Amino acid sequence: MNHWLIKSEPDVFSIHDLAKAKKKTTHWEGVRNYQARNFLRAMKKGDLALFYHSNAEPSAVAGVVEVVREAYPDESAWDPRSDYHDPKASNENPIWSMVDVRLVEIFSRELPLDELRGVRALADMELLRRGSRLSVHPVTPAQFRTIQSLASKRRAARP
DNA sequence: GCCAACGTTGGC
DNA sequence: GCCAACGTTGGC
Repeated sequence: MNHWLIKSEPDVFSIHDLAKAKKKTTHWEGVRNYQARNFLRAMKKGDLALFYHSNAEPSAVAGVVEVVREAYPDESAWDPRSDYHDPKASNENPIWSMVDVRLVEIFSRELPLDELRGVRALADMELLRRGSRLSVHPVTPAQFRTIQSLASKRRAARP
């Protein structure tokens, strides 16, 4: 099983919106970057992903979701009314993909970026790389476990 | 709102 | 294929 991190701006779609969705499941539509799309296509049913709130106060990892449907065409790409419309995409040539994800867990406390930056075990995380913008990317099993255990603990005192 | 760091586009 | 101009992401 692989582990991932997916970003969403909570003003657009938050983990709480996901909790309110039918079957706590949503189409992860709107990815319009080839590298991120290729990671979506590599996702397998049962993979787990961290749900990250970007452009938020504060930006933070908010919980965990599970891939429940593997990549299929993102039809918002050829819908002219969609915010994610791409004139180059069509039914015959979808270009963009999406997966379905279902809520697994909302962390009892969010893990803000500045806290994650202080964790040695996460030093190599793509999310923490300077200038990182990739909205879908893999995380290692060790990084995933570290995040989960941080979320279940109180914030450690600063040394 | 600013701006650094990218990714994309298009002229050549 | 190069690269300048432009657009976007996302932290701050």
